[in-house]
Amino acid sequence: MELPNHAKQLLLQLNQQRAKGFLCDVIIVVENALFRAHKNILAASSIYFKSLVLHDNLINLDTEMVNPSVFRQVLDFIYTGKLLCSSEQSNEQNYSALLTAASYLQLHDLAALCRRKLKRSGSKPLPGKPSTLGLHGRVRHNNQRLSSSTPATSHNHYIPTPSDADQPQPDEGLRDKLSDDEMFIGSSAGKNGNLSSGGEPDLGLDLSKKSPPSIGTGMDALSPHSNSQESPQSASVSTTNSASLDDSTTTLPSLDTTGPEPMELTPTPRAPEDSQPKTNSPPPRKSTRQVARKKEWPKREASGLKAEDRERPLLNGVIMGPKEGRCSSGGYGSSFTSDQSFQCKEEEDEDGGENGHEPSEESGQSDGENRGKGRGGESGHQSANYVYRQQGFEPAFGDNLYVCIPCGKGFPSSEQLNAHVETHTEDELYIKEEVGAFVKEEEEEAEDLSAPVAPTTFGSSELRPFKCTVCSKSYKDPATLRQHEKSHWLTRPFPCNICGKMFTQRGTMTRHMRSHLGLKPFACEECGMRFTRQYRLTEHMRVHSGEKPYECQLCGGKFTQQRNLISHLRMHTSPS
DNA sequence: CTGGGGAGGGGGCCC
DNA sequence: TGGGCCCCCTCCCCA
Repeated sequence: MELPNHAKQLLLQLNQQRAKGFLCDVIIVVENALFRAHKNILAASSIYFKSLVLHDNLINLDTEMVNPSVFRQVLDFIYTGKLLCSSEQSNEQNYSALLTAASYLQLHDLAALCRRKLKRSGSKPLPGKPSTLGLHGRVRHNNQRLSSSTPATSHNHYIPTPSDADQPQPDEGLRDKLSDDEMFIGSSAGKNGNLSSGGEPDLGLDLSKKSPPSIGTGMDALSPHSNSQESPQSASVSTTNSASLDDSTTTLPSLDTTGPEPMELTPTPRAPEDSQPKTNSPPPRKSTRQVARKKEWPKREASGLKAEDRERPLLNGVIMGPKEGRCSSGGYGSSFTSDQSFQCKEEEDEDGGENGHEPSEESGQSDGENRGKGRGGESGHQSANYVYRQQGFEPAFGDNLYVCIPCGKGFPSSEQLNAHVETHTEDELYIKEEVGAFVKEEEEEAEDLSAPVAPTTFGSSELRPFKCTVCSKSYKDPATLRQHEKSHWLTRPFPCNICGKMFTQRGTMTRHMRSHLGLKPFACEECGMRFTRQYRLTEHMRVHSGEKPYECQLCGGKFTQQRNLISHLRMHTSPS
């Protein structure tokens, strides 16, 4: 008994899931493009990928071996078994580039296919990308790095040479499986509709900005899993143009990855520990409780993505999904039901609701997430300042999910909205009392909950001469006042390019990005645990030192963290 | 099962 | 622009 189309259907589903980012558990970074995929699929298609995804959730590929356009084709091939050749390059160039990439990635079937195509067209397989190094030298160079940075299986890395280009490969089985009919020559740009023709996708800031010049990206260096032993990719991100992005691709904003190396900030155990995948196996020690936590944390950061992010669909390369109600159609703070409606809409938009089972799966997940997830689920007042589709606006904007509240214009993407926001003067964006009456109500509600510092707690006006005209808070310098004033805006100028969430401050957005990318630069010397923030590490170190600087004045109880003292004090004060 | 404590993580905001 | 702190939510463990 055999279902004839089982494999095909399965692949189809997987590819659709990839397009939506559903259950994707790995991010592949190629230059400034991000691709999301499933570890299982990658591991099944290449031993090289298999070794990479074993410990890393964020994979950085060598940009001299593969560029975003080529990698998109590679990924398409992995998920479909079909080659969709870009029309941006000649076929020959394209196959050469693909061959280089396939060899680098140890996709032997794909390499064989390209080799065969090149052979037919009568040209030698050459590196598809103009490079200052020949393929041979280039690969050797790469291999040198691999020798110190690849996982154990890296010795299997296939190094193509001009001579073996014509030799049959042991695993050319796919050549037989794939007929020429299955090689689609066409414009993939047309397929996705959002590809810039060879130009830089104007979706975000350049990842390469501020990156170290050669060995690995700063991000790579900051990646919790990417110590030198585990990140064979060590891409030198810089010069080449990224060509295109597919549905599951997005560009990275600039993460400030310079400054002191994380290891310098918080030295982690050096070799021989470094020769092991340390982040996934922190040395066991201390109490069983700590061990339990340590067992837990790699799971938490698995893939560098939170479950909710993994399961959000992608739209135009941006991972979508209203964790904060950004795109929910139910208005402020709407949670489950609006999420559901949102996702259903996405399903319809993308595949006509073909996968009827997925919304229920995803909504099932989002149920739990919405119960749990931070401020978004709090009450909605936090998201009141976000620019997102609102119920009242909906009819007027159609597919323009991103609405500038001050002027009411709708935009199809957060980027476009952001660009538009820039055109407003700050005065226009500023919430004047008369304009922001309804917002005031929201904020008062928020104040009740969050009990912000009262203006009176600020120092004298002499020390703080710069006063906010909206809330009367005063500040020492105009820059801080300006920063504060932005909190009164209805727009949040800094969108996350992965999830689309908007932030009032760039730094907050950058920090937020770290959580998507699993960047945890701050490592505990004691247990190897890593954190996204220095402050967290400082807090954490008290676990090891036993220091409990926060004491309850009522019962004398001591706490390592202030927040837990506060929580404890509530226990005293709340009528129980 | 429940309440309290410990601790990880996220966002806001000021410096 | 990043660091530091505050606040919140959440999960886990344990009594």
